[in-house]
Amino acid sequence: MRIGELAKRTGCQSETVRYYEQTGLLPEPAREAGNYRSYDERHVERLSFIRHCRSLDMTLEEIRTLLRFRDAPEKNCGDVNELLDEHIGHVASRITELTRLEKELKRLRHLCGKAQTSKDCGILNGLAKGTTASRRHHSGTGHVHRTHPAR
Amino acid sequence: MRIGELAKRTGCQSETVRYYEQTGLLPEPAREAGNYRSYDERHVERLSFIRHCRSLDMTLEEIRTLLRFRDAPEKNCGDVNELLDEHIGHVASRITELTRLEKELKRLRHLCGKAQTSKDCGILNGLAKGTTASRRHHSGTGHVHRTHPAR
DNA sequence: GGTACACTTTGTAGTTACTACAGGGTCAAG
DNA sequence: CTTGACCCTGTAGTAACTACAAAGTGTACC
Repeated sequence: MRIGELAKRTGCQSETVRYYEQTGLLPEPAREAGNYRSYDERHVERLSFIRHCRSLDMTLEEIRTLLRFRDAPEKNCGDVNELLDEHIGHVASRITELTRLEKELKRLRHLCGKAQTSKDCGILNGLAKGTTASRRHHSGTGHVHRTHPAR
Repeated sequence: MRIGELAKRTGCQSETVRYYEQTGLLPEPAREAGNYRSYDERHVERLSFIRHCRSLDMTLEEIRTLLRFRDAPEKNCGDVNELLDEHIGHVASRITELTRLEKELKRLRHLCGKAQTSKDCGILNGLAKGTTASRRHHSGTGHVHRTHPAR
């Protein structure tokens, strides 16, 4: 199987596959005649694992750690539990934070019901006052992203 | 006031201030004798506005748009309402998504109660099966970030 | 054989919102 | 006149990709 098929079967792009290879998440595959990368089912499985972890919002670093355990089946997996617990904590605290944001945003939104001139807009004026709810961007709990994705 | 004081008063770093100037969010300030940037209260206010928006997880692009309205007080602010509504939508859908993640992560976590060998770890095995709950990373709704912040 | 087309290769640059230097300059105090 | 705290410009790094550019490969059709 060439890179395009692998990508399609795992729901990502060829570039992403090569990127994972570069950063050591995927092993360098064999090459066929024309220098094309040649993959088999084991690659599909590993890449699926990675993509599944990504869909759970883990970082590549976390995934790297998990893969090390997968690659050493006799090792004790206690740290896996720990990693997951931490990750769950990060997600939970991000939810808390976003919920707070949502409330504040809705409050702001009610300050301007209808279109009018900017200088009288309750939203713009509301934003000018420093509510400063969260002085630091992230409460420092962990590694949970903001609201806007990479596109 | 020099850049350090401005930064302190708005809760960010001097580098961030200069970055905002570069990208056009803050106007180029006057310079004092030794080529130091010289700020006044209007800068404090504008920067506070920006930081407040950032604390609400808006992108610099969104903030730029809001600032354009602030800078044109006679213009109609209807688009401000729209921007905010959209942003609220993004935050809301991110919360939904993270809540789903949290559930799945907790389910996974229960698959391995205690430390054991990796090959028997329910978590690692659970991650290998492609649940593929969300084929695309973000459901495409908007611009809401993942779980891990910029550190 | 020619050529159109889809796919692949490597490598590099761009994205967001900063942060972290390096290698200098300015200024007041001691 | 040196020490220290601050400031200057400019560049590179971060995460996890995405998007090219410029070239090679493989197959189908005429």
